[in-house]
Amino acid sequence: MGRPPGYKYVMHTHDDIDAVTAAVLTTSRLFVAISARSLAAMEETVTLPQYRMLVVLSTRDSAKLVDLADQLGVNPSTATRMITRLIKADLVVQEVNPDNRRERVIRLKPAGRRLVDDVTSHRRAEIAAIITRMPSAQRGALAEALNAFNEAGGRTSVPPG
Amino acid sequence: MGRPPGYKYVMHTHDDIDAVTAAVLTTSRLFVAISARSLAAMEETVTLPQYRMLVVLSTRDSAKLVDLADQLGVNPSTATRMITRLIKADLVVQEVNPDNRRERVIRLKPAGRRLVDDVTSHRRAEIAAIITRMPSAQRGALAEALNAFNEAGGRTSVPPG
DNA sequence: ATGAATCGTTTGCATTATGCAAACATCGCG
DNA sequence: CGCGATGTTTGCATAATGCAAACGATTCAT
Repeated sequence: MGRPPGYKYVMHTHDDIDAVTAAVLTTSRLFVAISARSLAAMEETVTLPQYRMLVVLSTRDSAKLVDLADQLGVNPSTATRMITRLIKADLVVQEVNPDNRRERVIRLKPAGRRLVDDVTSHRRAEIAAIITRMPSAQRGALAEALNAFNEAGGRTSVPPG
Repeated sequence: MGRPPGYKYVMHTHDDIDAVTAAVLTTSRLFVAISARSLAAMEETVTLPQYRMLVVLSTRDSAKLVDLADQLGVNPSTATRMITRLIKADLVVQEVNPDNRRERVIRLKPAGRRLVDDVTSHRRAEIAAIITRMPSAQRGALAEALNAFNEAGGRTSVPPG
């Protein structure tokens, strides 16, 4: 049967997708392990859900409760009570928005920001350590390929350093 | 201080590591988002911790409770009660190990395995979709680079044959 | 401007997840 | 047999979670 000229190329592409998907899934699991280790450092200070709340807060200067709940994918009532505990732990503050007194605006306190920074830098160090163990010739290729992947996945690629 | 001949090379390497680390961190966040979407499909059937338990079980033919707790990083008592609920949901079975009657061996039931498979294939499809959107020239490079990364991150010390 | 829909948060209630410590059951060994 | 180690469960306390209802503040029509 006369195959189209692109036959081999198409097959090759399909194999590529399978191979890359497998590699990506493995990487995904590796990230989970890295996260777990990074988090172990602070598990005594806050719980994991509380930490995730702090992370969301760290990416916004301030936020109202509904938005936080939305970002975390939890019910507003859950967010309310988590914030209550984080206030008690002195990691965040909550104040009424004077422009719209329905809203309560939540903000990280210094201790909260410090905690997030600590975990992030721990994770960053761990990733950097892995990269250091990679053949240096691969590093540029990894950055380039991941940026393409991130782009295709609907995220901004590398932020300006 | 007289700089060693390798100065520029070393600096370049350092920049590489920073750039790659940033890209990896972004990818890590992307994976979290992908996971969240994949999980949304089954949130009505089991809770997230329960799902993670099923995943651990899916990688072993059978397991005793302590091992499961260990893999999940939770207390054995927590694992006990989670298994109790999964049994009630008909997703796993538990039986006494005749060789060592202290141990209770837990195993996935078909419904449990099906659930894990569904979520996994959903995630795999989502990753494949992203890869399809990537420039095809990048795919091979991504697989190669990720394999190197996984290798470097997989085991900190002893690489198996 | 006043009553009604709407937005944003909280509370009540029930269930699950979690850790710690103590109890309990089984095994292996001297 | 008795004792330490291994493996699981239970009691207790707290956190996380969703849903539904209550509540407060705003906005919008009429």
